[in-house]
Amino acid sequence: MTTRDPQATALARLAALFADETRAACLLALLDGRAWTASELARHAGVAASTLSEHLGRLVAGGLLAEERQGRHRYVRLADARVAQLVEDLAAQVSPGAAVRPRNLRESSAGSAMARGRTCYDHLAGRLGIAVTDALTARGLLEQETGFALTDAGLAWFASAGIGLERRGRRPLARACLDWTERRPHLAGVAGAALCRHALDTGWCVRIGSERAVKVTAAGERALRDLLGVESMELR
DNA sequence: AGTAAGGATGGAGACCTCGG
DNA sequence: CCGAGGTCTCCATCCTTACT
Repeated sequence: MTTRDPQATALARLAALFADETRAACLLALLDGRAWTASELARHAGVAASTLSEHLGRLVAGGLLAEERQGRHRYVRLADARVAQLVEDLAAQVSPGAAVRPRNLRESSAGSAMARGRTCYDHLAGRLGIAVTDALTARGLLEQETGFALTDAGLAWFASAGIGLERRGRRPLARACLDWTERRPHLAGVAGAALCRHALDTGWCVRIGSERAVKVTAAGERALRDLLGVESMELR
């Protein structure tokens, strides 16, 4: 009888949670940062509600999801930003070229909308996220050379733009998150989340349907051009 | 809307047999 | 002895049904 490495056992159990298409579909859906009901996720994953209930139980028990019950509804969301980062990092390992090809025009349109702009848990991603990250860097507001960090000018810019940077726990102020469509890092962390929240609250961008895709509004194009010098063509 | 129980199904691994 | 192929068993996943 050989003794097992506890760390290997824990890693295998964590990996097993990801190693199911239904659970993976749920985790990817929950990357939008919102709380979903069990029935919404069941429809999304294409399985029966009872089947999804079992999967949710495992994901909650495994610490990947947090649940909240309201009346007869069971809302679930990703447990925290670290789980979101893990899911996004794993998704980034899947080459876009190896991804399933769109089966029809609708899927193709949805895919291009996601590539154009989307939320990645609680921050902006896709070409929109990259354009904002590049603009912040070009203006000396974000430092990428030594790992993502806001410069003093960057802190001042967020303050002047009225975007509050509330530190919670040990979450870094700025962090790089690998973008799975652009294959480049975009801004995440407290600053990335605050910027995304501000963009949605002020109507710079709006969500498209029930997916994670977001669309920059005319007001958003003006704001991004005036504040960061982002040209609208960079967002298309 | 959500959960629990029970049964069906399919994949993976273990085991066995047989031929070269 | 070794590899191929067949069979069996276990387990994860899914569904239907009944129930809260």
